[in-house]
Amino acid sequence: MIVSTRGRYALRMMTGLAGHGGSVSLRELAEEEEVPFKYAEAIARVLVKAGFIESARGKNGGYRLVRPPEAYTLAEVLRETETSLSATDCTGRKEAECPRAATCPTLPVWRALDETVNEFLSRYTLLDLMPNR
Amino acid sequence: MIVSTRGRYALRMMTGLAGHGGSVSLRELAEEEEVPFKYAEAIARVLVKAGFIESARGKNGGYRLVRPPEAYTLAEVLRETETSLSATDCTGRKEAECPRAATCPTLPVWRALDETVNEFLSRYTLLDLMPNR
DNA sequence: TATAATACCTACAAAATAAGTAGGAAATAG
DNA sequence: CTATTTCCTACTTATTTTGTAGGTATTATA
Repeated sequence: MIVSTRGRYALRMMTGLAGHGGSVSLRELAEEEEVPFKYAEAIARVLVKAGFIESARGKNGGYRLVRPPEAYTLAEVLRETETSLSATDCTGRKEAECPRAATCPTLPVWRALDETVNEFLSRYTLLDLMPNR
Repeated sequence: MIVSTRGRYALRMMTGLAGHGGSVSLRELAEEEEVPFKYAEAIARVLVKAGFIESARGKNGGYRLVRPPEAYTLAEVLRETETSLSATDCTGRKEAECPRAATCPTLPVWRALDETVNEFLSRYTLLDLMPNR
């Protein structure tokens, strides 16, 4: 599977933020988007580190989207939130490990598949995931 | 990840069979292709059931490919050997479970991604995975 | 017909990954 | 000062994938 629960939660949280104009508390956002609060915290942290969202601490704090929703591709969001977006371990986490790599006739196919998926996911933005349009 | 160890083993086993002209014992094939023997047994069974390979029992028995290698697409082999070839659970194993499905704005994207991957994997055959060509 | 080699089958075990939780520390508006 | 909020570390649980054990059924051939 390419896109797991975690990545889909991330996308939901970001489109959720896009729906609100300004700052939203995670408590509220997680509730709205039906993402387990504590899991949402972990995901939010990643999104902040990636520079996708900004946070304000303390009372009346919360998160907000940095860019307009059409300026985030699914590819870039998922690259940060998924463990790996590669089609196989051969081109992902275990790329370095495989002793067959040098001569493997299948490896170029996986690379091309990765490229195909990446192009696909780069053609969609958060705006495409917003309801009512 | 789309293609796991299991699916890759299956492809290796089939190209291995294609390399030999006739019947090969699993012991030999598994050794050549560096697939754990007992795991190879399980995979072979699936390939037989799918009609991709044929078996002969008893002494001097073994497996052989039914069609010429160019007549198997990666898509059809992987559909039988991978748990799911879908991009997400939303379009795979848990498709029926999701209460959001009817209105989910993201679902069409996952369906289109599945289609893209399927088309890609349908453009390659076992012949493309054979060494020395 | 006995034997050795082989495919076939069921059930289990181990390893890896993904999903989710607990419990607090640090910051900030009011 | 207090309530609310983000931030952080560590842990637990669930699920999936990978692999193994131990045998039964079949068949060529000596």
